[in-house]
Amino acid sequence: MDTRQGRDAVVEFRPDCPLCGSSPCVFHCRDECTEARTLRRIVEVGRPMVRGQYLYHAGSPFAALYTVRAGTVKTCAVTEDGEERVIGFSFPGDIVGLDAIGGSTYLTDACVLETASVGVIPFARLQPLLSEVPALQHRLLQAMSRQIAAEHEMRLALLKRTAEERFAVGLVSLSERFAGRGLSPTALRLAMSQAELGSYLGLAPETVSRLFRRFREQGWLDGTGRECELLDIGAIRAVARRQRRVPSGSSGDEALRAVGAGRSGGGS
Amino acid sequence: MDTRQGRDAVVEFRPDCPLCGSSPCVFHCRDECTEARTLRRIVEVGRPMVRGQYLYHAGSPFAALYTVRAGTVKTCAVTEDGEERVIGFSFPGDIVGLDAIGGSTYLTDACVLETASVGVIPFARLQPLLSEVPALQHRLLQAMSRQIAAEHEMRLALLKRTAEERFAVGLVSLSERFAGRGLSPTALRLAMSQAELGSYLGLAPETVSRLFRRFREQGWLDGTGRECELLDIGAIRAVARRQRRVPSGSSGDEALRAVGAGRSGGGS
DNA sequence: CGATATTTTGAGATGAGTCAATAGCTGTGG
DNA sequence: CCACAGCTATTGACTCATCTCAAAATATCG
Repeated sequence: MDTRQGRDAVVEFRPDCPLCGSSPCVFHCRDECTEARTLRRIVEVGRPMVRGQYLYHAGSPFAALYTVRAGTVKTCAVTEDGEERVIGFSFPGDIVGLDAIGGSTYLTDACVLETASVGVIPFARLQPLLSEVPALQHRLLQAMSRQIAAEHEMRLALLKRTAEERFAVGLVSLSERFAGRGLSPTALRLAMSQAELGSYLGLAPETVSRLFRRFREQGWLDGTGRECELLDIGAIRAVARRQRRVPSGSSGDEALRAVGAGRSGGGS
Repeated sequence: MDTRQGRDAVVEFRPDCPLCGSSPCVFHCRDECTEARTLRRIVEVGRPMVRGQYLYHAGSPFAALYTVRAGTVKTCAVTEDGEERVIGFSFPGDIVGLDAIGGSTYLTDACVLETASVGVIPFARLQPLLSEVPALQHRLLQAMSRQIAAEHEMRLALLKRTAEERFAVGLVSLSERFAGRGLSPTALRLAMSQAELGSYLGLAPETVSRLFRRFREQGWLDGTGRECELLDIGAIRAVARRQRRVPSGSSGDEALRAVGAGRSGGGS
């Protein structure tokens, strides 16, 4: 359904944010706040994009930011040797393209993973509004800052950790992002393949598969990727935090070693 | 030297940017542009800070951004198990604390590695100026965007690569950052220990030491950390890009093995 | 000139990548 | 409705790069 009604009208009035289609968007506000009203003047929402379509490609001139209103988008880069590396996943409420503001071109590809509704924010039009509407400026700054912080956290989590820990970090991260959007933090519907998740986490696809199995055997989750239910998120979180202190007692126990922790209850 | 002259005056007029003490600062401009003049009203430069002093700690309330005018600052976090993980290094011209804007507290520690001159930008005072002076706002957005981009690039570089590649990436990155500040891209004076560099790159200190030796044996660099001269930055860059060029000539099994798989020992 | 921190070097264990082959899905078209 | 193709996931075997532990050597600092 094409929602366009004119040059910029674009969006119907709905209780949820017309800019992002969901609640936790940077630009969201429950009421008709100034920044949303302002922004709505320039955001354009096109028809849904389907899996495999690109919002933009690396190298193409930077023109707009994008809000994900529905669906899933991945950003990725292709290395010299032709491998694709996933840089991040974007869910409803996320802004895509923030890393391009500082330059003249996009630095990554942005590719739809799961049928997505996307809002286009022409940056040239956004910029003057930022000065006029301080609240809008503040929102953008916050969004960017938070992305930097998230980036730091992710790097910390991924660097120098075991595959198991990275995987746990990935699951927890996804769970929390879903939760922040009002979705279930335990019943994950993942739009990405195991290979893509692995690429994001720096793991070989085979390793991801093995980890799914291991975690399943531990009773920590059920399903296998696509549909994934986190049964003991406390345990997973504990692994992610590397809090696997071996319960004192007979150390060297085979079973404990297999578990890698011997955790069971929710984490502290 | 205390450069304070009053509540906010703070800085002498010098050809180089009084805000950052060097050229490539986001807020720098060669002439007396509006944004610098504006910013100068609120930036406070204190006396130099020495190694080990902290600009801020993780958890303390966010109040200001910092510009590094001289010296080196590292940002780091301490994991639950007490290990310190280096998140980044900041050199003259860099802004520190951008990841805290989105929250109410700092998320990392910021610690002086090498006697540093630091400018304090109270965020509450900066914010209104951003709307008044669009150019200033633009600079800040660019700085943040670039940081996100750099973060992405670093993650790409570090994730799923060999220790050798990570190390090379680290060296190249440092070299380029120095070069961007008008310093020699080959004669590196590193303020961080091998352990810190390793922490940043996700490598064990021992591994860093071994890599220094390996690279030295290759004739790619000289020195050992602290003072480090890059002799063949092309080769290092090639390793960083995973493009290790085959030494033309004997394309025998040795060479191929070295190219395709791990290192052997000898080389060009 | 001691005391502490950093760096070097060695030896050994192992986690995770790679290769390879199988099994399971998903969508398409006959 | 079934067969097929292509993709995704699973599983096993093997290898090796890197971590860990341990100890010596060197540098740095007061």
